[in-house]
Amino acid sequence: MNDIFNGETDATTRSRPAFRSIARELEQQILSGALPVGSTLPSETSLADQFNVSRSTIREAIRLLEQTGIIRRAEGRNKLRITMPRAEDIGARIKTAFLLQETTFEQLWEVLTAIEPMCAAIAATKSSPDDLEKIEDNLRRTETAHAAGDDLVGLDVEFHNLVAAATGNGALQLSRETVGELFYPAFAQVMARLNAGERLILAHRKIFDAIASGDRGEAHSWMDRHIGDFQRGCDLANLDFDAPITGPMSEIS
Amino acid sequence: MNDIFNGETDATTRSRPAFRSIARELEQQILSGALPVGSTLPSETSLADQFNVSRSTIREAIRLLEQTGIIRRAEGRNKLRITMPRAEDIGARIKTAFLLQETTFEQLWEVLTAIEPMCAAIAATKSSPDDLEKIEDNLRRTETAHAAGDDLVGLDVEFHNLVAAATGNGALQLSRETVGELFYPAFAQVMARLNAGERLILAHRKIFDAIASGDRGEAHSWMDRHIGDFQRGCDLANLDFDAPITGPMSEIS
DNA sequence: GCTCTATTTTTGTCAGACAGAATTTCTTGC
DNA sequence: GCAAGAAATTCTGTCTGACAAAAATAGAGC
Repeated sequence: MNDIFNGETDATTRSRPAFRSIARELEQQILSGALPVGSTLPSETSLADQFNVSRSTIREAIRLLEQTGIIRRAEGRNKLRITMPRAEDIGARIKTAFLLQETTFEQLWEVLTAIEPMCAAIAATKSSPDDLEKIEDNLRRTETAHAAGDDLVGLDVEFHNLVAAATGNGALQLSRETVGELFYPAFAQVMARLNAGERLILAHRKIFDAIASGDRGEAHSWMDRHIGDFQRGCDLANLDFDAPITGPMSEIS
Repeated sequence: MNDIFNGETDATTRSRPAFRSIARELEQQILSGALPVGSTLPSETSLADQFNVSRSTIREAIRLLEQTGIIRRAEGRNKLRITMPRAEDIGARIKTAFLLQETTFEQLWEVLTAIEPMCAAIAATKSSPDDLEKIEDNLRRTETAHAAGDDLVGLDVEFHNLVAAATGNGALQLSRETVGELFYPAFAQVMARLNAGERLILAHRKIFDAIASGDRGEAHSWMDRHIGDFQRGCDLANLDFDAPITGPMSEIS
């Protein structure tokens, strides 16, 4: 018998509900590699058997694990696969936290004022040719979209994500991705309202050039000015810099 | 009847399992304020009744929500309360992601090199007397602990968290907390190995003074130097700056 | 070997049950 | 009238057993 109940055998007097203990135990097995990433979880019945509990209890444990992102169902409604939690999984939660905290644009802006210039600087020293090519492609598509009068929001977010990716620093990317996703849409809107698409593109181009030529200082300083444009843009467009961000949010499924 | 099933009434041919739809619906109600933060969730039976499903289904939905951090049980095993997900909730997940990504100390250091000086600078302009008092108290305790030869790890992490808190910027705090929690223990160890407790305390003191006197530039620059000490310390102590971080992790309970 | 059907698993859901903890209601003594 | 204690009620955690539909597997036939 599988004793994960700290010796407390009575189902109702245990300090921790069984479904929680089981979720924890399964989590450990996954993180320790006993249940390797990519494999499928045993069926509910066999897990129930293995842990000596009923299927309902197992199911509740699985729901907990599911929401952590370490297990996920493959396409359709078949078996559960063990996976590595993805950035979007945790991004959704950070977003929720931001929204519930009534985060303002100014606060996001402060974060990005710190992070983005550093990203550009690091990218200037560490970017690969492949990274550069992706950024340049983004630049070209942005120019095309602007010429066609299209929306630049998505491309703007992408540009900054690509610069961050070029640093090769996963922690940096994780730290800024959510903030950027919430911030840049507002940024691009401000720029659109000011008819400052040209200016946005120029800044992106300058940042790219600096990164491509490996000039840390220039990359840092252009990105700094670029982010600074948002504050100035808010003033010019008479927008409330202190307004809390809004947006749809869901962490389920 | 509460139709959350997109018009698909047949329980088994629905595109999305009921427990998932219900979790989503409850999430919306919470985020929209229909179920206000601080209130308690209705009992499982009444939810089952309300959604026209069985209690098991409701329970599975609750497990999903529970893991997102927007509901949590108050002390003991009584009702579930609607809460605001706090930093620790998502911190665990970010930590897991960092660990699975084999994040190195250098990467964390890069993040903090960007964020921490900005935190200090903002704190210099926005900190309240209460914030300052807390930081000063931390300083005193750090000095006492150092004089007694105690471990400074916890106090170091706390110092930087307090500085971040003094910015009044929740997004900034959220962005740096996890990184700091993983990084500063290593920092403090390096300093301890180098017998550089004095230096750590001096830096903290200088940063505090700058913040207290509202000197943005000084605060920024002292924090910058302080963080820079880690890199130098690694060199001096002959530690591997590129080593991936390690640590225990669990997201359950 | 390969496709198409039949059988077995597996998941999602339900109804009903029960013990023990928590909560509420009701007594009863002051 | 109110507080302490007892009784009734609710609620959670867990289990059993059941069933339909989807998916996986085994067979059968070509």
